[in-house]
Amino acid sequence: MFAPVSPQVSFPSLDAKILAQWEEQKIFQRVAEREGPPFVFYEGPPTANGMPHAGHVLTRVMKDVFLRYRSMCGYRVPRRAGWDTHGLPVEVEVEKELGINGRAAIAEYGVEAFSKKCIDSVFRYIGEWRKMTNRIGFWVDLDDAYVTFHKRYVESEWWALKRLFDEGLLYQDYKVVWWWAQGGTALSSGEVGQGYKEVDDPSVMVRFPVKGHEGTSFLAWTTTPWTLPSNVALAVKADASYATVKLEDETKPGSAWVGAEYVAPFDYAKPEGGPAHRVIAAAFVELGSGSGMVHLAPAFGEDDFRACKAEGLGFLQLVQPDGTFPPEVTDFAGRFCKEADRDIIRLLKKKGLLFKEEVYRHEYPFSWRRMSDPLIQYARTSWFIKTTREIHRAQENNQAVNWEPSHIKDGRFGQFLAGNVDWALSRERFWGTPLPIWINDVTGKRVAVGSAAEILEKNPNAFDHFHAAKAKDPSLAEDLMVHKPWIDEVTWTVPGEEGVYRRVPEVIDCWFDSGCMPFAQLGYPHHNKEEFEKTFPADFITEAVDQTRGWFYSLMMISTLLFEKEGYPHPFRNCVVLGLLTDEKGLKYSKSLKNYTDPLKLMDDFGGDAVRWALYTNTVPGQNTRFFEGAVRDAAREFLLKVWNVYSFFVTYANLYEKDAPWTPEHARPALAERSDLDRWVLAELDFTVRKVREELDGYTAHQAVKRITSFVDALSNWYVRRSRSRFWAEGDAADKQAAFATLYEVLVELSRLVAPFVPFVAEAMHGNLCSPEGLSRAGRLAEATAHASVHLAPFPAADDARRDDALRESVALARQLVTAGNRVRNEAKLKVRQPLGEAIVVVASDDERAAIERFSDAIREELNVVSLSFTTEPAKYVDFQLLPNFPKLGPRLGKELPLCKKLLGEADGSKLHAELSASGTITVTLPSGPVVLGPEELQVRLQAKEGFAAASEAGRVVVLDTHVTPELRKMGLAREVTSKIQRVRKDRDLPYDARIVVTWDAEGELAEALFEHGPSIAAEVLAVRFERGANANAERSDVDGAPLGVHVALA
RNA sequence: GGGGCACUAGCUCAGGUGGUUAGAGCGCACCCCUGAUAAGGGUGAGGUCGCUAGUUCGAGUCUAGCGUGCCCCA
Repeated sequence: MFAPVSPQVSFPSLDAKILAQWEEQKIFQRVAEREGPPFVFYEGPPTANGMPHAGHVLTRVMKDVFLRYRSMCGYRVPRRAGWDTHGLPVEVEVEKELGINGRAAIAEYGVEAFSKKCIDSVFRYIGEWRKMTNRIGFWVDLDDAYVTFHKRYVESEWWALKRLFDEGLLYQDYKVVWWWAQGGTALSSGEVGQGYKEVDDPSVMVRFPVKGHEGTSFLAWTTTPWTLPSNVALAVKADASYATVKLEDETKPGSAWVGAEYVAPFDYAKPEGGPAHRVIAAAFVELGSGSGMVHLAPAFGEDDFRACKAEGLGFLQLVQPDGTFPPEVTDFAGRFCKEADRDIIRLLKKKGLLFKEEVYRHEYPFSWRRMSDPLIQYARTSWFIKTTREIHRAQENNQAVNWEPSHIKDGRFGQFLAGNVDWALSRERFWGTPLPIWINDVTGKRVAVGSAAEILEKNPNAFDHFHAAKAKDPSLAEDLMVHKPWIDEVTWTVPGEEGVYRRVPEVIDCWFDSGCMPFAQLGYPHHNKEEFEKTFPADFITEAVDQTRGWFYSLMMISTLLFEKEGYPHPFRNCVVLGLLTDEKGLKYSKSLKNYTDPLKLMDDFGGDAVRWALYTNTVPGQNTRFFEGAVRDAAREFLLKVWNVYSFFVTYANLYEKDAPWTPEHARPALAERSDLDRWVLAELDFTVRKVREELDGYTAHQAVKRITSFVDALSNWYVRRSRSRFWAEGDAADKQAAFATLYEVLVELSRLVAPFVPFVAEAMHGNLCSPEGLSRAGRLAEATAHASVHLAPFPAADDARRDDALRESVALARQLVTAGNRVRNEAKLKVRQPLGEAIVVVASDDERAAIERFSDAIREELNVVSLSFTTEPAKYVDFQLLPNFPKLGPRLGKELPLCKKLLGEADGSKLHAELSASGTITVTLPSGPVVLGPEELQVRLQAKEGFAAASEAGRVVVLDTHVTPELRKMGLAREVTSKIQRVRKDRDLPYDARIVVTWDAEGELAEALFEHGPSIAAEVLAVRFERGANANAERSDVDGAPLGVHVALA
């Protein structure tokens, strides 16, 4: 027999049991090791230096559902975890922990010790991540995770960087960054965003005398007077009008001034590398504020830098990295740039160059780690990847990717590629992949290296410093060999060449790390060449939308640059872009706001499956979703419990099949053709659902698949089980009972497999009980039993043409619509379902519908509690007909005359038209252009119940109820009332389902008549072995519609 | 400032290729069932589909503009 299943279930404790079972039986390993065609998945590496939240849970369960699905479909699905370990966020965490700030402080603390601290920090929350990952049922191999700081991984990146370098794609140039002068470091945009505050800055309008136009000056506006000594150019908007006032009253377009030269306000030094002090045109010039002319200092502004570079102008940077003016700025040498603003203005005034001065209140960024330190925009030399050279290839590659949602391709991602700028790769930091470029300190010759082995060829003693350190401290990780500070000790000389090769000081952007994972996770090309070729490109990746410019970009860009011979797309074919999870107000989850519930708490309260199902049902790719506890609670209640109830119902009655003989899978299963319509219907619905779910999952739209499953479960529970209930304890028709058990069993087994990728715990629990190895082997299906130790090793349900029956599905849908309409009639007429009625009359528009309905006449009669169901021959008596054009058909044919046609049909006597249509097959409408003959397929018939009948219409069908209650019907109603009362007594006394009873009743008149007449059926219904009239002192007294009744129930 | 996405019932959300009665769940109201029972079910109310123009015989759906919100970037 099946293990008993209680309808009261605790999903969280179920999870625990299943997790233990998986662990014990090594189910994940068995799934992972199965043979089959590969389905390649790449895990986007998270950083485990913070607590995971529901957003991380979402990406994990979305990965899991497609991977489990593919496994069940027979693919071999590698599931390797990964960790992103480098980067500024890690360094900042450590700085906070150590209570230090800035580069100097880190150098003082010691780069070696600092790097070690970074490693510790990266894995600080790895325990929480593991726990969350395991708890939610995300199967991924955490023990064999790739880690971006590992030596092998770094060497793969070096290989990639060397290739880029050798192809001329890696170059050095200036980049304007937000610079924290006091800390000696650039800040990331995230950090800059945290440090804005409102301040008053001077705002000055400065005169720039025009060369060759005596007495004329350009006026330009700036809020950073300290950048004026470094002025290189002025920018105009080419198509705006510029006025020359006082002397000449004329206007010229900005373009007319382009090329004009002027005298810069200061001449401490000359810009280098090109001409300067002339007017150029730039698109970013705005007319909203200032004079329409913009002062450009390329050393201190991103736009300035780009515009001047594009014009081939020179460069001048008269502020030192520590924020002070250099000696050549004689008036202000050694002073902090921003603090000199006032004196600069004073000097301008003295020179007669100040036109106007104001105070400007705006938001300005400061160092979030010391809010008194203003940031400045500052050009630093940086290493770049020349992505712009190959961007067309990336764009072509992008076109071949299947994005879900599709608008990402030409929207967010496509637009981003279109506006591509070269990738600023280097970081002046400590904890990152070192840039593998060495420069000869005499000749300036540059060399990139692709591995540690390559270095050793140049200098066998290159890593001696590291080995010495390791000898002193054996705990030193081998991986740190390729990191700062040791890598900076690596030098070499080349025979016959003067000078020593020393590494550049920079490390690289950690996005480059994660973007290399397709090959770096395998150590390619130094290791695993074959394995790499087998797992490239990925079939599927998914992350949240914030990765568009992050991981998705770095993956694609790097792959495009390195693997130019590979056919597009690569390195991923399908990419599901998830929306962000937000709180109830629509705000992004954030650590600082603490606006989310710990996902582990939700799992502990409602179970992993509830969290998973809530995420599948409530999120759509690309769309932000408000996610809160309520959704999880609903998922448990609305879906999981419904499934569980059906399952529990089945198991309960299977175990009560016959006295001491439960129903088991060994029982004979009637052939499909021998089963009832109802059985074949539910199997047809299942088949339909299976087809659709496969389609949706193949197309990476899990949210649609989930809808299909939800509506199937609803149909199963609300129609199949409800309509079939009594078949499961029937005693008469053994064949039908067998069919019912066989059908529900088959449905539940397949359902458990169908939902397994989504709700792996509940699925496993159901499947384990329904298809237990013991049960299967007793049923003579030993092979299956061994293979299916887990639902996740079982095959995903497949379409079955034998079960398919769309006509049957339509019929039942029709019958259910009629029941809905009939229920509405009863509701409106205040006629309880308990009171039988004589007749339901159905009006339909076609004979096909009539046949379809007659097939389910029994069900409809029972649901509506009517004695007979009939089809009227005089529809006009009950309904009005209305004819409407069939718009999709007639639209193209009639065009502009369609509204008139609709109007004429509406004004005509619909019932007459309908009669004509039924008789002759056509009707004729006279339009201005002439008479038009319309056939049935060009028209739609609408029925409306006439006033005065208990009737309701539903989707073009009308149900009329005969509300006359005859004495006979009334007695039937009374009998049902009594049945209901006796059932209640059974329930109140908590009698077992199959307990037989003896009923003694006491009533007079009409009620007594009813009980004599319907006694046998009541007795059968309530499992009474005797149902007799008689007085009993202990009888329960009540009244039925005014008549007194005494009922006594005793165990037989 | 640039790019992207969204705006549909009180709430959370669905609504291929335009087709004239716009759907679901929750919540709410009324009711039923009592052999899935600390469950289950029925019916109903509730929407000028953000606004304004346009294209079209016909627009929630296409186009343009505007508004609001969010995300990414500056």
